[in-house]
Amino acid sequence: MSKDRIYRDYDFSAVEAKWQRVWDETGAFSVREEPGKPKFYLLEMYPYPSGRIHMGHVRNYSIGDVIARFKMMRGANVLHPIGWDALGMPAENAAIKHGIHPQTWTLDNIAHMRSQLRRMGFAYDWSREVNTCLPEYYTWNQWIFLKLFERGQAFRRKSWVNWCPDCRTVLANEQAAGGVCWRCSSPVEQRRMDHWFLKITDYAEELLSGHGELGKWPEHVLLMQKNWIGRSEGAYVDFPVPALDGRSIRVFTTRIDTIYGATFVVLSPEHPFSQALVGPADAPKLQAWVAELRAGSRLRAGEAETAKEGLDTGKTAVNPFTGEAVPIWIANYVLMEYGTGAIMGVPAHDARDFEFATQYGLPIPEVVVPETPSPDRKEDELFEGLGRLVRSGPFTGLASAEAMDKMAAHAEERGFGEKAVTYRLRDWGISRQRYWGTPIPIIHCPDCGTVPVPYDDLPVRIPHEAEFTGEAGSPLEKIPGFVDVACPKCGGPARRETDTMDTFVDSSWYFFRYASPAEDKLPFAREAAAYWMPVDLYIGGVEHAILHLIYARFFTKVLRDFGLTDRGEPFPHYLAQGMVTKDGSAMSKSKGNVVDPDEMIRNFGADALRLFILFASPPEKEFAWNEKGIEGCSRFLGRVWTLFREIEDGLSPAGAASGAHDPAAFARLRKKLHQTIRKVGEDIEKRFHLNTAISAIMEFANVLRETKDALAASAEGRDLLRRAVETLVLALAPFTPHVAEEMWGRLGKERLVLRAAWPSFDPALAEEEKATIVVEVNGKVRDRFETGRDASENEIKAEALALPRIRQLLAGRDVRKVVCIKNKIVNIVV
RNA sequence: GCCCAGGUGGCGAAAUCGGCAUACGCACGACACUUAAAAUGUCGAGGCCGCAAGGCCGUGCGGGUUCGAAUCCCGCCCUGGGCACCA
Repeated sequence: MSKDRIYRDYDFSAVEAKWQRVWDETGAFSVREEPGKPKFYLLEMYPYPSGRIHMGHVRNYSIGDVIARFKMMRGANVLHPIGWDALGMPAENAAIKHGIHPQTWTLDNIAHMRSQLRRMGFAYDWSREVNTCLPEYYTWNQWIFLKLFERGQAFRRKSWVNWCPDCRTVLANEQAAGGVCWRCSSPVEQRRMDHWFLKITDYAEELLSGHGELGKWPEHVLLMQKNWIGRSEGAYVDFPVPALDGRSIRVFTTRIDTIYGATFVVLSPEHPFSQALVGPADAPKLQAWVAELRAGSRLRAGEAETAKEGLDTGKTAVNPFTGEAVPIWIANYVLMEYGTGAIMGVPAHDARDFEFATQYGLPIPEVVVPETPSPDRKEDELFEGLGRLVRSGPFTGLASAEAMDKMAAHAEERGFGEKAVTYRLRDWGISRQRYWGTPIPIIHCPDCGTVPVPYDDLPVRIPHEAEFTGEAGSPLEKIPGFVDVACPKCGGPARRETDTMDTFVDSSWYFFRYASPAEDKLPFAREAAAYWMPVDLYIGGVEHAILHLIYARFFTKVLRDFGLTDRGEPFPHYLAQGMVTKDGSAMSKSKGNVVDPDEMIRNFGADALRLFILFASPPEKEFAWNEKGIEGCSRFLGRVWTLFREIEDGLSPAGAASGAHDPAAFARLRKKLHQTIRKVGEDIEKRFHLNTAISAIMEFANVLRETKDALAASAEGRDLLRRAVETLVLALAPFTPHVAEEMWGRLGKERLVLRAAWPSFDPALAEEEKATIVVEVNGKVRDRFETGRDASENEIKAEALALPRIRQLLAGRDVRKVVCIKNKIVNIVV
């Protein structure tokens, strides 16, 4: 039999299945609270059960799995759970299209995806699996909702909301950012309807200040949240309107210091005063304008700003600082949904007002000048910076910052204004007009009004029998058995709320549920959460920066205020994982560039797939799929296996170790061994740079292969070889757990490799005993030499100057300066 | 337009604190094994000039600081992402 046949005996399908079975049967990843043992809660964003896992999941979960297994080997009590974000529209769309019940569709998908995840060998505690579409889970959505309702933090209001015509439901602001639906990218419309909101704005300030605790989040994610929350400090000022019997237009401004330059007031077309202020001739025009704005005025990403258009009402308002009457305009550039829906126009110091005033010939008086005026600045030029006040009555001469304080105080004293902070963040609209979501536990009674479902009546179950036609309206409305109920208060006939909750409600607290998934008195057990929370490391895609990641922070604060937890922040450490792309764009069905993980597992095995997806780029960066790459990783595992078997065979004849080994090879391998343990551990734990950790393991395997033949002859050499092989297996264990278990077993170990301790290294043995000194002349590398480590600067200088090549180069030139850095470099300047 | 991240061989990438640029891998080439191919193994390889020794150039572009810059500073270009009338 030829040599390569002997060693080509690794059947990854069989081996992987075998160890998955062992882990499963022994409940290898089930954990309990163990006070006294350091805990580590590692979480990856749970998947939506769309049918099959995709490469994004494989990447996300492979990164997490390496860290989970590494932490286990380091002795931590690791909670690493998984579950299903199982409510949502695709299930309902499948029902409309293929006539499958959403529940059947969802549960089938989960069963399939669960088996896919098992085949990847991920170290999950399956006993804690959470499934949000089961009443055992969503009843707690309802419980939390009722608590919020009691506190006035869940409320119903008729308002303009974002409507996605394609999804036929309302969207929260976060889900309609840029004027398009987050799910299907259709332009959203504005509709006026009854809608349930959660009062996230109560927490606006804390969501912002909490960023102080999120030092281990990527900067840009915090920035996105900060921009989304959009805090701005300023003041309200009232401009009385004689034509409205002295009622006032309240404006919000961040630049009250420029108010002496306010030469007009602008209302949003939707402002409540707009109707009253336009003459009968212009009234229809205004109405048409409003309708147009509502149909689709929101800018879509990439589109230019719409041209400014204004309408002079002919009425005036009084600037309370100057006492002068200024014209009131209505214009399309003023948003009703921010501030008060009205602004003061200060054209000299605001680019938008400047543009508007120029267009309509309004005066542009300058009231703030730069502290250090540049010589080429013209008087009528726009100046938006802070400066010093001119032509501002008693405030003339003040610096902007000081003027803002004094002027706001002045307005407050006189009763026509006050300091104010506004936020861009809006309350979270959670009503969805769809079937496959958590029913909002409310009953509408003609006599008692809006009545909460009593806690004892929870859960309000999603009725199984429903018709999925795709027609307008929620399927729930057409189910009499669901809609018609008795009022819990008066017992009279009443109507059940048919809106269901946004599925982002589910994901806002699922990480608490994992701590005690079977708890049936509360959403989760306080003690279990106190032990496990917070999540020590959260990993997932950055597309949720202002969606899930802000809602989850909000819910955590709410649950804290309910007294269920002490934690205010759920995820002190968030690792934003990069996208998976192929041929330059994100993998998607519509692009037709999807790579199926199942096929890769079949062809190369889960270990090779895991290794490749981690090796090709660091976690936070984009990962470009490349067919050849996985072949390379598969080959590497083949080489490791061959190497392992060769050493195993070489070590087996017991009495053969009577000769001598090569001391150079011995030193080289021993040093590499200690260096590898150090590097792999640091790369995983400190930087999450799994790609460089893997390359270090590859280097180690290469050195092992190169030195093994020179070591097998002596007992000492064989000890080192054995130690090296064990280290190789331990280092691979977090990355390629199946092949590692297989080799570990063959090394005669009785416990699983995942129970083995991460190896330790000797820092002294990891140090290079020699240093290569680079010799530069005028900054150019000319020669190099080896010397003992930590040779003094004088020693290396002398040695460098004595090198024949250097002496030749320096002949006839004056040495002006010699820079020596220990263990590194000698630079000779001539 | 504003904000953020990035730009290094043919490709994915590395260089962790200002000190050998291109580790590790892919693709490529030569060789060995083979009747042959595949697989596997060994060796090579930034570009240009040169038989070679060696020299010059080189981390998007231009400048600067420094004995020394992929790394720090200034300006610009390009790519990706976010926000986009937020008063």
